[in-house]
Amino acid sequence: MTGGPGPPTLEQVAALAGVSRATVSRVVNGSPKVSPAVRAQVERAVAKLGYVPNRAARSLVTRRADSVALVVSEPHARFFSEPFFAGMVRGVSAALAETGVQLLLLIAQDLPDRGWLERYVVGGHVDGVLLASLHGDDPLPGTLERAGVPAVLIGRPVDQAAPGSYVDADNRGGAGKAVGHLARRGRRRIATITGSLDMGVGQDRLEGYRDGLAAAGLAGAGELVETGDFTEEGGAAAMGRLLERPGDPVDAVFAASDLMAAGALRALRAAGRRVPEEVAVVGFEDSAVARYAQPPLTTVRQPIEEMGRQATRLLLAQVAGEAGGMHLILDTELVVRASA
Amino acid sequence: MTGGPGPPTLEQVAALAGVSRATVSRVVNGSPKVSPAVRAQVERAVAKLGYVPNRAARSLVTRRADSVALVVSEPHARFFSEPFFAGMVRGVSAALAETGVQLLLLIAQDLPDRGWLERYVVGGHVDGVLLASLHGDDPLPGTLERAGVPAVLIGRPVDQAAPGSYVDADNRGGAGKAVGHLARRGRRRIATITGSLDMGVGQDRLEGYRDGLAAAGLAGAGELVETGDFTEEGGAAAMGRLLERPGDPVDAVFAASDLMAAGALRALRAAGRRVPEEVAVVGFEDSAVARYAQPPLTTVRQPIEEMGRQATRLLLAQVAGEAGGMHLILDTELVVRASA
DNA sequence: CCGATTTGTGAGAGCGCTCTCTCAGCAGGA
DNA sequence: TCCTGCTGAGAGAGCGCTCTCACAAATCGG
Repeated sequence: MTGGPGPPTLEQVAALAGVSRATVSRVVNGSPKVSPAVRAQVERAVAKLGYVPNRAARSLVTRRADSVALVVSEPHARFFSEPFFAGMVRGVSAALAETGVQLLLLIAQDLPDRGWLERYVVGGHVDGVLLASLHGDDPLPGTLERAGVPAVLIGRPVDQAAPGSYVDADNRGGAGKAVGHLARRGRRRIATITGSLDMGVGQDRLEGYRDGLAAAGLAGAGELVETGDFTEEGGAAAMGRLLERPGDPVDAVFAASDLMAAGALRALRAAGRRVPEEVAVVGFEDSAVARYAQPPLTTVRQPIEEMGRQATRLLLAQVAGEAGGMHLILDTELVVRASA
Repeated sequence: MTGGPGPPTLEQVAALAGVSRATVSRVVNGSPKVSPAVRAQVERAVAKLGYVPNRAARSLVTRRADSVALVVSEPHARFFSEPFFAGMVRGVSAALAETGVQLLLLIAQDLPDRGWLERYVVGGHVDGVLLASLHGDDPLPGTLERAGVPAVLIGRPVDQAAPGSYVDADNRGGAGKAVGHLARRGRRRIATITGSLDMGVGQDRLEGYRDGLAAAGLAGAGELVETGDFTEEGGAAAMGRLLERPGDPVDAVFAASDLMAAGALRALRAAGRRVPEEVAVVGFEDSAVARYAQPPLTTVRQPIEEMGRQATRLLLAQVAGEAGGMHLILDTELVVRASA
């Protein structure tokens, strides 16, 4: 509108306000070393021109990108279901909104190659990285750690001794709650369908199951554990194996994900077992699947959005120079519906 | 590693390869005017140093941001369910991956204020904008259009005469298919539960319903239309109203979303009506809800991921200077399950 | 075999910003 | 009156890159 073509520059603001570029820069960045009169003058010019600082130019000299990457590791992304993804993004976005930091979304699968991300990120194109990957042996966290790039995992790494920060739901506690609920309802032959055991989530939910059994005094009763893979198919198959087991029939199942619980429901229906009368079923996550399953699933809700938010806070703190290595575990909540 | 601290620069690559900055730049940007020998030389140096161009510096001079924004307009986001969101993001990301363009995710709700986005975007900080907003009277498309910022809508605007490009599913055709399917199964009292009629999707699916009835020769039979709002509650309420209607009972329902179909299922169950024996139900979207509903929903699948991909292609073409104003309608597919 | 291209490469400016350094202006102590 | 100390503002360099322009070397018709 005023001056040359394209968006207004610092230079133009300076000219309009009758001061130097440096002074405008000081005002824009909130430096205290500007007299009130000049500050007001500059602010008027900024408003009049609709000036917005050029991010690229600023980044170039400050060597900050003012943006963080959210790296989603496909194909593992399918393990955390779509609502998980959406909720997480929402939380991250909300936390970033307050700061001026931008969210860059990187789907690992779509990246040019392994190493690209690493080079990209280490090359200073983002200030920090959120890793939404539950995958166990992913070398990326280690690489980032070594390169000194701030990073926060959403979902703990398999190797708990690994350095670096993470945010996770209290998977173990949540699983314990689920089993406790089943025990309180009088169930005695409580089985579990685990997730992939090469992931932190899978391990923790299994541990929680054992905790729950122990707390209910049911620990001695022989292990009713079948391994799934977080998918519906896997859940159905595992449920099938549980049904074929000799001895007293299972009267409750804790599945480590809603999807597997849905699979279990299907297998139970196929076998003619009534839910919850004959077999109670509990899932984990409180996704859409849980709400619309028939019967609706009792499940453990994890605060996905809050996880995204907290991970972002942790990351920004690290970017600002605060210490890393934080482990934040968020509470889960049992949501009781018809299936148990 | 080599040279100063921080990531390697063009300068360092040039020094290592024994050429000028300009030549390295040419190689990096794939200019044909470089001899093979020199090119190889430079490429070796790039590889050795692990050089990645500094985006900020490049943007500064080219005046391209090499990034596009995906603006998701909350609270309307809840209308397109979470799987919709995830699928769309995946498609967009996949299409961008081939180019070097970055994806910036902006949740409208989280933005500082109205006008910020406008200034930000018009200020040249992104090359284009994808608008995933089905909301009718959003002024943003118009603003962008006027500012000459490339933009593509995902989901057509209410005002079909509005300028600008969009990508959408063939909502009308899909709805027609759904109704045709019901008619072919011998249903004669086919009702519909519409979505919000102030959105393109809602309108189109209602039109498609009417098309379907007309094609089946059922058009004269009085309108069995109830208005919903894309939510499960709305679907259940609308189904309730349909059940209370005097005259012959409804023997089929086409709901304009899976969520509303799930609500209808609930209302039917509550009323003791068997699905599909007494009342057949068809949804729209093929979301997780459809797969896990009881009975599993027959529904119309829309190629969400493909929509994201195509919208991105359109946007990039526009950014490259090709004409806008394209309207791309993608085919839908009837997915037959147990509910109809 | 010489001027007129064509082709590959380098020199250098400058994108919009931040930040250091310098300096003008003024107050206060000797 | 001069020096010192401080504060607010400007001059100018330079971040890493692209791109125009100039230019040397290779190519070629007459």
